[in-house]
Amino acid sequence: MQPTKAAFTSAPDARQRFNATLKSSGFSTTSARSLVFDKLIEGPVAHADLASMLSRRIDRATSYRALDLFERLGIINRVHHGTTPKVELSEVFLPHHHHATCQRCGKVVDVSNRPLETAISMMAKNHNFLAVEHSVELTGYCVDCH
Amino acid sequence: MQPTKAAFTSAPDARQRFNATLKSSGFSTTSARSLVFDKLIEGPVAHADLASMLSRRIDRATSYRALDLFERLGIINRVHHGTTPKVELSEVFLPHHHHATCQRCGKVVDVSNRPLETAISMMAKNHNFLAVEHSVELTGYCVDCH
DNA sequence: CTATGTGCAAATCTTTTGCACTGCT
DNA sequence: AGCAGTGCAAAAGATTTGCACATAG
Repeated sequence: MQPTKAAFTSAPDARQRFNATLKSSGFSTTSARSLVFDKLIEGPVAHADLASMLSRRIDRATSYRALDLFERLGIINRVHHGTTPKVELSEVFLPHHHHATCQRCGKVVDVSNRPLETAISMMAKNHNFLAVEHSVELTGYCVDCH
Repeated sequence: MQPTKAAFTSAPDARQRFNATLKSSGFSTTSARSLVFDKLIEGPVAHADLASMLSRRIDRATSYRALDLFERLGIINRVHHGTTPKVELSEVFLPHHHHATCQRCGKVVDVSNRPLETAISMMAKNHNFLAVEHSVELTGYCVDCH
């Protein structure tokens, strides 16, 4: 039920990048924001889940505000598995990848492959669309649940 | 601001398929469900928007219940542009495609291309994932907003 | 006629906001 | 002092549920 762990160059590295991103935009690295960031390192989360998991330590409103800020600063991206809006760290922190969600056990595995990226940019070009971002979500069965 | 229109073989055709899908699972084609279906034909909608657009004709709860049912029957898929969960008719009704959302004007254009589909299935295979469905969402600028 | 479907009202959950207080700088 | 950040409580919005009545088949 856990997503595959984030593949940082190193954990403190990510942390440092996080601090730097905040500082360079004039925001401070508060303990609340750090708590949220820590949760995000674990993988994609629904807004509400994140807020409730942290609710003993910080106020729900603070969680939401942190997510808003993080999104504006490009620290996180919105991703969606199924019906709930979720967020995960953006490509600055995670290598570019996509998600495959298992219908049976719910596990989310990160997937990626080069030809896919090429195909996407060609498709965008064909349609005369200037693609800035993209996301690909697979649904099906993981190795264990085949 | 409107999505490109659905490309049915013909409109009554879609309607008929809709009726058939319901009937074959033992559900009836009620006027409420038809209203919801009609809305869906116009393109991707957020649950809440759909509910409120129809709220003069049918109860919100009924809209949500119809969406639940439609999803269980595979009549709709969940799609996401930006932050809000949306739904649109599934591939049985619409040709398989993906979405490109313009960041400036908000227009949603349908995109598709064969190599992309191939790349996706190859990627799934590489990762030993049995892909049942997938969705691709692009964000960027449409022809008019380049 | 009988099960299914719907409306209504209330409950629940999620997200947003205003305001006052805390803590930096 | 002055402003960013937070908690708290209330408001607003979205979704779900129980129950009694309406309706399709």
